[in-house]
Amino acid sequence: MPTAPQRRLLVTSALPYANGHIHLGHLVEYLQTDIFVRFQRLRGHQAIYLCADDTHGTAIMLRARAEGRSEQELIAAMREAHLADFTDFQIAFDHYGSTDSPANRRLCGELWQALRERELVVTREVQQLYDPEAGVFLADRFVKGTCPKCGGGDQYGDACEQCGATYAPTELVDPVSTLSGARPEVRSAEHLFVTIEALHEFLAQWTQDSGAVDPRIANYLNGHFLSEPLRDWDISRPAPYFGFEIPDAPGQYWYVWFDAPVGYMAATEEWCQQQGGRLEDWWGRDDAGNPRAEIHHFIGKDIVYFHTLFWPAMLEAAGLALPTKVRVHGFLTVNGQKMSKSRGTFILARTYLEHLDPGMLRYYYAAKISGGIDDLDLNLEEFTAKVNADIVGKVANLASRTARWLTASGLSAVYPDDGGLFAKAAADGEAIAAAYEAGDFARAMRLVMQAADRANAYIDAEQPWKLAKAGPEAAGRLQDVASVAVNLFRQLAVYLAPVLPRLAEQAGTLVGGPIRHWAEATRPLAGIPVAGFQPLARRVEQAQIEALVAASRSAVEASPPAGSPVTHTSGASTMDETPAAFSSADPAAPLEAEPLAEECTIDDFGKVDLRVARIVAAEEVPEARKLLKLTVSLGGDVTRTVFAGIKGFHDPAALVGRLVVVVANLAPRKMKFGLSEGMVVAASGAGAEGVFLLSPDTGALPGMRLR
RNA sequence: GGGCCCGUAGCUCAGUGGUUAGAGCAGGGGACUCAUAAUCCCUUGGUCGUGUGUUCGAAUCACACCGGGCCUACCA
Repeated sequence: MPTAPQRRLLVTSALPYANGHIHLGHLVEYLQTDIFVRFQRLRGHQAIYLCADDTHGTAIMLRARAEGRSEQELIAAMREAHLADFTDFQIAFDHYGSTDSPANRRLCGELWQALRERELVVTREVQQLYDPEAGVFLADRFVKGTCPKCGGGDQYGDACEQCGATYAPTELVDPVSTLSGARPEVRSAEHLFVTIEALHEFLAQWTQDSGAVDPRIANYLNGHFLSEPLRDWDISRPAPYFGFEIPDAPGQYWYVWFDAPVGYMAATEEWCQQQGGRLEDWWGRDDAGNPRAEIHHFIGKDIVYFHTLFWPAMLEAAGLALPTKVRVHGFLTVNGQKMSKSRGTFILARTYLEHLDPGMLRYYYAAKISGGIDDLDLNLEEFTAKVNADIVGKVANLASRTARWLTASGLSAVYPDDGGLFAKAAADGEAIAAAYEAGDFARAMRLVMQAADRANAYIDAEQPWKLAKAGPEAAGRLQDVASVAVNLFRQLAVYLAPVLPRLAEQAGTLVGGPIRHWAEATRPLAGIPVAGFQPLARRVEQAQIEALVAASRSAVEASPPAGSPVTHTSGASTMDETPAAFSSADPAAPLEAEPLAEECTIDDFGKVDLRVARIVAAEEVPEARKLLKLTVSLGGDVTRTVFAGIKGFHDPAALVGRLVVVVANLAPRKMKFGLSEGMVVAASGAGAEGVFLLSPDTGALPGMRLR
């Protein structure tokens, strides 16, 4: 067999954000990257798989504050959780770093220096709304006000959802900071920009012609960005910001999207320190200007822009190697819909592991991933049927139904005539490998399953169970048939090893020792012992799926979403912090004064029927010290009388017409001044005078239930 | 509004110019009993979204339309 020259591949997955746990959407990316890397190694190439936690940015800062601990404590805990999830899914990183590392800080500095030397950095004043109470500049999404075009209320700072108009936040009428409620003022702030337009020609050429970018993606970039001058990239954020301070711009921090991709390099450097070699061997260019290694980035479609424009621009400016391939995938849907907490389809990696075998998901994803950017649907019914039929019924069954006849005798001394079955599957090996290489794992799995079908048909035709009963004169024939079956099984295990490393191990234990190379699928084994058969995989039962969905509902309810302003609901990859998000320094006092209540279940919560209601009448109760008498409408002609303890904080006349939230199924209570038929929900607590009524967003109608 | 992708058997999809369009699952019938209600054989089922065109020949190419999805809407 001709030996292909050994390739050197550096492979990455996007860095998961340290703001949340790994879920099945993330795993679409990490599993396919892991499969790709394992495949390359099995083919005899050197492939290193690098990743890291993405730790910087506003969301981390806010969450750490909300949880009353330092950013470092938060990201250390999240890193541990991430690594445990990845490890248990058999995702084998060669190194897993952190963007909050000395190596990353140093490398950011070097890239920054390169940008400076090529005079690609400019400073500009930016007019922005500033929250004087919270002491921060406000990103568009942290400002609300009245649309300057149509007069619609309660609109964000960048666009009106009612009339579709877009505008600058400074144009908003009656703007309000969503952080503090204060009225923002217009201030100037100094920001640093990278003038990537200077690299326009390079980027146009690279995205269109290098082969690194899928033509469809290249076309998208061409239409959206490269058809006109590239805008300067706002690369800095003023304090307060959790990140690296820019060395030559005190008080300014690198925006998280600057230091995140550099994390790929930092992880490489740390790996080199442990394993040997130099960073330049992976990220450098040789004397002819060609990369010294292949670089493959696996990313979700949401972060194409950063990996195909900014990141190559940075690398080019620094004279570093450019990505060989940016492999873009879609998001995960479950049962055809976006993952949903209420449906129990927002499934955390950990929750899955508590109910099911990680190999089953690895196989299912592999069978569905065809290298395109379309979303991948996890249909739970199909999942059950497919993994049971393919892995258990076809592949594992091959060994399960024949291996025991070889425990005493071992494999036949010479590989028997199998009608060309082994040779056929061996010949398919290159087509399977080509499919893996192209990222079309679905095609690879189809080819493997065809081979499994042929193998099972062979066993049925040979009827070894009859030979087993036929007595000693049939023993040789039985050994031959079983030897063929076990060899065909091991051959499939080789092809499936990138997807199912555990199955490959078990196959090696059963016969022939560890599977180390793809070429083992071309040589049948003979004359060696066969170990006692151990079950390889358990069927997925409907009850397990139901338990997983039920647990996902409660797991989400139990985890405190408060203080985690960024949630990656459907994205398979992260690294996407809300651009230009700023925070206020929220005090800890309210939470400290009243710690969280005991955990409750979704069922507990479901007993409380919260409804939107409109206040149709409000009047003073002269004798009462704290109470106002409210009449609220739940829609139609359903009204309730509610006594609310908000006297002194709210003017009754101003309340009329306002939407509030009421507990609609609270048992009526006789009070001194009458019967109260519900309760208006309001916030109050330490650190603030007052009682704050809750209001729904525009569009809510009386009678709508809160969940 | 613009861009891109998709629409093939009940479901998931393969097939991208050439003989009567395929697979898996599901359905029906049978076989087998070694195996985790596993396996094997046979079988039902499709005017390949619609229309027009190019061609000796179209699921496959072009155009239009219908339906679904993703991205984008002067933001990165």
